[in-house]
Parts: sequence; structure tokens; C-alpha cells
Amino acid sequence: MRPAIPHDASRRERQILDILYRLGRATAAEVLAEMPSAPGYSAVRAMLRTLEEKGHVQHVVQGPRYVYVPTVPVETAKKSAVRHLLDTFFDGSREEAVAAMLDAAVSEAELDRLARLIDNARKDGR
Amino acid sequence: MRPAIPHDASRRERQILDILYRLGRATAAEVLAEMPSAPGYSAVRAMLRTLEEKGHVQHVVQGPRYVYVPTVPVETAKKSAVRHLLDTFFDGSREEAVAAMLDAAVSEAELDRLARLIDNARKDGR
DNA sequence: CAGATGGTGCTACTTTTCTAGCATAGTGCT
DNA sequence: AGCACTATGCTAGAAAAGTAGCACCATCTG
Repeated sequence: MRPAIPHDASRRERQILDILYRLGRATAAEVLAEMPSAPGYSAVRAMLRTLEEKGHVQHVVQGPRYVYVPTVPVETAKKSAVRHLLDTFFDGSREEAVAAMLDAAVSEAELDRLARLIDNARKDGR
Repeated sequence: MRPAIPHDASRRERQILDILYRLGRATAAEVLAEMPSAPGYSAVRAMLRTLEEKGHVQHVVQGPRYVYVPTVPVETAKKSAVRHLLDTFFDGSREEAVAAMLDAAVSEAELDRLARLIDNARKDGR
């Protein structure tokens, strides 16, 4: 399985992929608008082209412009990203990770839903 | 707050930081051993030095060798990483994120190790 | 103590990323 | 149709990342 955000991606490429996953789909201009310490418009376009060459991204022509989408489905990317986080910071321990995630304030209803989630997971034997 | 794995880090630098966070502390050789598609030993050392110059990493002399540690405390890094994951893939929704987390089974570290094995085998087999 | 081993500090070179700018083509409006 | 606007295609150059190799110093071993 190809990782969602391949570890062989360059700095800018990762930035772009992140944005694409966050937005789902975006034009060059939209990507540019989201870029930290944004480069020039040409630069973004060039990088999108590179990403496409490498197969990380696809474009669809929509009217006069290109709309870009990651080739790796967002679901796959999610899983991969979660795993990487788990491995890097939590030694694979989901418990700790979930705890960290709950660090910010949560609503009662949300806690309930989360409890149920975990319960189900337990039943599945994980 | 400086992000744990700064968006201005290069590919290799990120790889190294990830490893350092995973291991907590490591020598150049240890880092090298964990690197996917490992470069030369010199390369790793050079990058560690660069990282130190940029302030992302510190070293402690331990007997004959250097032991490297990330300057940003692991707790801070964790939080930052979790937030980034949340923002990028879950639109800030912890619920979905936790669900995805419970889904994660195979560790990426394991995949990495396998990939490295294969990589080494390929090199030796030439 | 002398040699072997294994570490670090450099410096120079190659490759990849990153960027800008100009030429060209498609759209929409008057 | 003609014009303004906005996109893309490309090429070429600057900057940064990645890598290797050598010289030198510390530690260990016999």
C-alpha cells in the first residue's frame, strides 16, 4: 500500500497534499491561498504538475481550470496518517492516543458516542 | 509555539525527527538503522548537525559518541501532531478520529522495517 | 604503549526542490 | 468579433537538500 503522504515527498509537496486532503479538492489558486509562507502562483502550479507526474495527484478539467484531487483515497490516507501518529508518538498505544485526543474540552454527548465506539471495538475483539 | 515537526523541515529532516520522537533519544547510527531507504552514515550525521543548527535537536556527549534528542518536548510535539491530524483529515472531529484510531491494526513501524529489509536485500543482491 | 576501531568535523559535489517569467490558449462579456 | 481576464505549458535559473570522502581525535584492546 502506498502511504497517503509518502515519506519521500518534499516539503512543499507535503504541504500541498495536506491541503488537498483537508479541502478534498482544490484549484491551484485555492491551494496557494492555503499555503503557509506562500510561494508564487507559478510555483504552486509547477508543484501540482510534479505531483501529478509522480502519481500522487490527479486533475479534472472543470471549465477553464484544473481541479486537483489526491489519487490515494482519503480513507486510506487517514488510516495511514493515524498509524504513523500512533507509531511515532504513542508507541502504538491507542489508549494514550485517544487520551491525547480528548485533551481539548468535549461535550457530554460526544463522550457518550465515544464510549459507545470503544465498546463496540471491544466486542470486535480488538 | 513552534510546531513539533516544523513545516519547513525537509524530507530527511522529518524522517529523522520522527525517529527521534519514537526512540526518545538516539545516536547517529541508531537513527541510520531506522531510516527508510537509508542514506550513508555521513549523510545522517550531516543532517543531524543541520537539525541542531536549526534548533530542532540537541546532542549530549555520552562517552565517545553523541546522543541526540529533540528540543521540543515530546508532549508538546504530541499535541501538535494530534492537532494537525485532526485538522487535516477529520475536520477537527475527534469522534471520527478516535474511530479511525481503533481501526488501526498493523503498525507502520513494522511496514517500515519490512520495507527496509527488502531495500537492503535489493542492494545486496546487485 | 601501539594499533585497531569507531566516533566526529569538515568541505566539496550532485541532485532535487523551488521559483519566476514569458508565451499561449480558452472563456465570457460588450 | 474583439478585448480583458485568467488558465495553463514550458523553460531555465537559484537555492536548498542530500550525499560522499577524507582527516583527525577519542576509546578500547591486547
